[in-house]
Order: sequence, then C-alpha cells, then structure tokens
Amino acid sequence: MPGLSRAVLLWLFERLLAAYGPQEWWPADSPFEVMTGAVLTQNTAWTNVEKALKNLKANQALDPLVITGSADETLAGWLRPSGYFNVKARRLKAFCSWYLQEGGEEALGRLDTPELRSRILAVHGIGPETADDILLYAFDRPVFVIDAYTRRLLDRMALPGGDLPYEQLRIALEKALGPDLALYNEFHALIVIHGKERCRVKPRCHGCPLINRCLMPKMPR
DNA sequence: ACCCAGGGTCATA
DNA sequence: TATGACCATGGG
Repeated sequence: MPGLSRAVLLWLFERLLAAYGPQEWWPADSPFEVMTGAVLTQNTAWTNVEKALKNLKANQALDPLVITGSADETLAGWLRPSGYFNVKARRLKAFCSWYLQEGGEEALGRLDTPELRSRILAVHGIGPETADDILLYAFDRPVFVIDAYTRRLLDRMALPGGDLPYEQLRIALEKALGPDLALYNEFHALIVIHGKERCRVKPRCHGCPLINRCLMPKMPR
C-alpha cells in the first residue's frame, strides 16, 4: 500500500506557492460571511457569489436572524446572481436556523472538531466539501478540503487516491500531512486557483508550474 | 454557441 | 455503490 507521500505533497505545495503566491483565503469580513459564501459557491463561480453577497450586505441581510426571517422569494431575489437561487435560499435558511439553534459561533466554537463536523454535516444542503470549507476557513480547524480540482490534481500527477470516496481521501491527505491549519488553508486555496487556470499552449502545456504535466481542465481548441 | 463554475440531493438500478 | 437528472446565473 503506497499511499500518499508527505514529501511529494509538500513539494507540490511549494511549487504552487512559488507560482501563485499566498492566497490569503477565505475572502470575507467575518466567519459568518465565510459560511454563507461556502453555501453560495456550491458548483458556482465565485464572481457570481460576490454579487449575491453584495446584495445581502446592501440589505443588511448578511445575518442569520435576518435570513431566517426573510420571505423565501425575497431571499431568493438577493441570491439570484449566484445561481440555483431557490435551492440556495432553502439551504441558507436551513443553515441559519441550525446556527441560531446551536447558539451561534461562540457555542459552536467550543465543540471539538469531529463533533462540530458531524453537526454541520447534518444540516440539509451542507455536504462534505461545504462543511469542510466552513470548518477550515470559518472555525480554523485543521481539515483538508477536497474538491474536484484536488482529485484532478492527484490524478494528473499520477498520485494515488483521486478516485477514493470523499472521507477516505480526506483522511489519507490528513494522515500524510499531519494536522496543520496554515498548510491546509493555503493548499486548498492554491489548488483552486491553479485549477481555474486555462492552458493556452498546444499540444501540451509548458506553462504549468507542476512539472511538465498539463493540469488544466481541457486542452485548447 | 458551447462550456463550466470554489456541490448536494433525490430517484432509480 | 453508482450513475443520472436537477437546480440556474454569468463569464470565457
């Protein structure tokens, strides 16, 4: 059983960091904004999420009490630019009522990470990636966030684990790297930033900071 | 015009 | 367990 090597992962990390620099994630003014953004960015471009967050702020609605107290159509209207607005209005309401019922950020912050994670995951509309975004970037817990970019990166680097179920892959990465909040924070951000890059060189990418392998989503047309 | 984005749920086999 | 449909806007 080879497994993931800490040395290779750290090499990868340094390579990405050298190419893109520190990302200083998550872009938000408060932990609650991180949580809201995590829900809104599900399968959605961040630029669209920014518009929705702007709408919420303009209406003093970036607040769990205001959100739970808003009419569905009103909330959906604010969320409209982020796509799936009806679905996300329901999910955000479900999350906010849970958040209030749990006693807010201070009370939640006292829970240990496994307990907090399982409670977040129990909220309807919050899956593993969204939950881990919240744990890492809103609650500062050393949780490695897995996304489609992470899987593609492992796959194209010929590293094992890209096809594992979410939880197994997360455990494998955390085991290889050891608990490290700052590393997990920057690593995920860099993976996403790099994943968004588009290869414009053909027939093979030479501009990619990761060896000679093209990690871009698709070869140019 | 086409592709895809910082996913998750639900129905079906 | 594993696919497929569905949700929807906006930028490249």
